[in-house]
Amino acid sequence: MSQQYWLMKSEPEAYSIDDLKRDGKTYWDGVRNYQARNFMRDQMKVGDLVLYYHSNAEPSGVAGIAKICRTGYPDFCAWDPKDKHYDPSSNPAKPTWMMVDLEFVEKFPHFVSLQELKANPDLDGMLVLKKGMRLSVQPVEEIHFEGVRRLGRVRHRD
DNA sequence: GCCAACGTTGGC
DNA sequence: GCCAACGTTGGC
Repeated sequence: MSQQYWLMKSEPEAYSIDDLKRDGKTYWDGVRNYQARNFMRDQMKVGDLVLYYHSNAEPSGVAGIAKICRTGYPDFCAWDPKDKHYDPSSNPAKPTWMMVDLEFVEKFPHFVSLQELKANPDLDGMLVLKKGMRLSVQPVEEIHFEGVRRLGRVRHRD
């Protein structure tokens, strides 16, 4: 399969792009939505590029780029009763939830806010801009990925 | 903090 | 299988 593109959301207070930059890589635990899980389990490939989206932030928007460095495997955090995302229905023999590993690629010199995404006609139809779209892991079309990257790499003068 | 839009749960 | 109640997400 050719290069694929994704958008993954994280609340920066929980884990921001700066945290990923510091760590270099991380495992993407805590996804508890079947559609999002299926993308991680069935479709993500090593090398796929990811728009790193800060949600519930001021402002929300795309902060940079990461890439997939390990394909889907069981989210072992679901088995830990002390974990915030503990799910007793999941266990090592029959894991309900999956995760992938992400590697830091770049932090944009220019943070691309949601407002800016919405204002750019090239990005019309992007899933993340759809009303009521809450999926934390979603596919992105190549043309949209490139459009966002272009915006992020431009240094704006204020 | 509010609340609209979703997804999940559970009674029937 | 329906659907009301509930919990969560996430923009504002």
